[in-house]
Amino acid sequence: MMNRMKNRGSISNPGISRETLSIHEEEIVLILDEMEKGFRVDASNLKDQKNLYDEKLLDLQKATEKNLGKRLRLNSSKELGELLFDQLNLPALRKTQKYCDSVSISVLERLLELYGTSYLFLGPLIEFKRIQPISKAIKTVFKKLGPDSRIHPEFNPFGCPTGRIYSYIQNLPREVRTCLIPDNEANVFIELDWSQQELRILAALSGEPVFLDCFSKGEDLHKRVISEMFHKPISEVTPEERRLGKTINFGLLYGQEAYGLAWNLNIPIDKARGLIDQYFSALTFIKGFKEESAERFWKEGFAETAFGRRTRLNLESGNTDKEIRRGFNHQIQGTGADLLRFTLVSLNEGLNRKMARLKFIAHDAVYLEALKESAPEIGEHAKAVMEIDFKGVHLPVTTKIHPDFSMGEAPS
DNA sequence: CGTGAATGCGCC
DNA sequence: AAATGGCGCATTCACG
Repeated sequence: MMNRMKNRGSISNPGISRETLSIHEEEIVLILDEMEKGFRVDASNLKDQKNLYDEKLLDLQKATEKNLGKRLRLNSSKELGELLFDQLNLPALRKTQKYCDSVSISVLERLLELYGTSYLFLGPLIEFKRIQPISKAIKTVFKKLGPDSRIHPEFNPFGCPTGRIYSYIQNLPREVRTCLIPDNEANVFIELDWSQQELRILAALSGEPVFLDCFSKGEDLHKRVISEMFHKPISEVTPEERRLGKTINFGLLYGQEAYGLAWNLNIPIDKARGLIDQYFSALTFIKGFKEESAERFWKEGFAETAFGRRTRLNLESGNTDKEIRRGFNHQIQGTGADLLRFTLVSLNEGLNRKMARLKFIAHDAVYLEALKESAPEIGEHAKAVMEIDFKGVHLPVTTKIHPDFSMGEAPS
């Protein structure tokens, strides 16, 4: 334990507000330690799954190469790029960060849409790229299996400037998480999830009346936004329109602009521009908050969460747009991270560890492990702790009880 | 052969 | 010129 405390070190990011964080710093470290006990793994299930996926992958590779008429190293972005853009002369739709032609799944999907009938190998290739990460993730789990047959997350509380706490277990594909199971047969996992945490934080920080009204009435935010943009009743918002609303709402959190929205929705950039205009015309406080934030960043040189966690912004040189986006996101994502930290401490104090154990965290979710019989009651208790008002905005929590770690929602 | 950059995927 | 925030991991590739 002492070793661990030492290894954690102290706050390494000079931009972080020490006053705020030091309140719970040591307790957080102890809680993370506890959670690093990690998960028991259903290894035989995992092995079976891997075999199935590997079989599929082999077939898909064969199908790809058969349709292509030659061998291909599906893993090599370089080789794939040369094939698509040099040999087959397909259009390069996106650049990578280093200005190469991207061959990511999203690019391949567009190519499939455009040229799928002439290039049959695209289908199995995409499928391959989809499935391969699952097999890889399983391999990683096996690699990380300790002598105790468990996998242990390694939480780094100070790694990320926004304050988020990361672990590789957070990004295991859902299919793999099914094989992470409670410590014994009598136990279950309790998942506690803030719904739309970041959008609610944005509502509070911006004071946007549409958001506030929507949340207080318990309406669907994505539909409501469309209703405001297109001046139509919520009941007439189509599912496709709702998806559009969702895309814009989440893009907003990351500072997405017309170019990105156009790519996401597969629409012309003018149209994306129009949609963003409509969005900000309907949600003037959001627009104001964005503008006010940027001005403040320029003046102060840092962005700050609602609880004072700071990140410095480099606005003297380089990509200042990116820095402004980062700052804007920091306010929201970082505030969410603060809330999770506070919650963690409260839960830890309130839980009877004999009955329930803090098991895992994932940014806007907390997982407990408890006896099956006591799970509903413990879930209620934890929900009450987490369900707070933030600057007058209620943060509702959904509770789910699982026999394994395959939590999460179906994509909607 | 190890290392680090670059890419692309996973999750929130 | 870039164009969506945060991270961890595996793989490829260039280099010493």
